[in-house]
Amino acid sequence: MNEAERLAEVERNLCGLVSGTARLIEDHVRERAAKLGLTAPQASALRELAGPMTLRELSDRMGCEPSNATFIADKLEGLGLIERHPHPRDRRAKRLVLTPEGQALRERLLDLLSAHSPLAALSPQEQETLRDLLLRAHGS
Amino acid sequence: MNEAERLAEVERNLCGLVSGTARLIEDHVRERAAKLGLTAPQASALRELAGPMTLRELSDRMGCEPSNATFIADKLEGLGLIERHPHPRDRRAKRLVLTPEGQALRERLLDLLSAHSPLAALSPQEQETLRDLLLRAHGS
DNA sequence: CTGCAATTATTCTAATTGCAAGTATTCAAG
DNA sequence: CTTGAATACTTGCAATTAGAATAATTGCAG
Repeated sequence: MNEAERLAEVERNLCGLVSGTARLIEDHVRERAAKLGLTAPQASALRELAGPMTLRELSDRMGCEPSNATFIADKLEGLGLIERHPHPRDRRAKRLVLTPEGQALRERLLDLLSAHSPLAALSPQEQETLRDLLLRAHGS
Repeated sequence: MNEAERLAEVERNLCGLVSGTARLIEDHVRERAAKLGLTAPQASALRELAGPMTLRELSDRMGCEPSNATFIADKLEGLGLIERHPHPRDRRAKRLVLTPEGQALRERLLDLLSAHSPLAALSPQEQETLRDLLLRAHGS
């Protein structure tokens, strides 16, 4: 193995580690979501809905296409967890708001997600270090 | 916002950051792969194929279902980049081996991927710190 | 040696996701 | 005021992915 390949190997391992951690998190979300009868993306959406939010904003936070956010929102609306309200200032947009049932389920979800999270193994300082490193990676 | 929700918020941000970084990496792979006429998962598979490998091992490394690895392997085989050889000891298994064309393309791919990687913004020490933190998260 | 559980790969089906087109609305320039 | 570009959402379609069922093979327990 030459030098270029060795460096690529180190790089690959680290990239794979990040991706693997993301999968770990997603698996964790999926498992907890299942306990509440939700799919992983549904749970992620519910998690992001800390307050009224437009579909575009939700898709940005979830890192998916707007069409996908529409799909997920349809599901959550079908479950009676959210409602589409007209946006007060922009008649194009719709604000997603939690119903009381959605509020309640969201709190149960947050409890489940924070318990035994893959990142809970790290101390608060370590979590801060991790955050700083990842933010710098994003900055480039 | 109560204390539990605040902690969940911190947790959520960090999880989102990890997932966001993973997306950053995937976008990087997708962009570089396109230059070689490959899709992102095809490139990931080619990257993982450092040596002869079973389909199960590939799916494990890629973090996908075996059915998916079969799908990807079909594509790579169709491109003449890999071949399915019978496993010397296990007649159930098949070993994926790179053709000379596959070898050549893989080296070009590794060069492309290591250049301007999202994680290249971090110094070697920082990369090591990041690796240690992520490994600890996996260990839990 | 025999039978049974586990593993490997494949196929098929269903769900998810992204991409492109279409409609309605806003915003800004002239 | 009007026109054109940009934005928000939805819809339809194609491609990707996961999940369950199947078949062949292995390895172990009895």
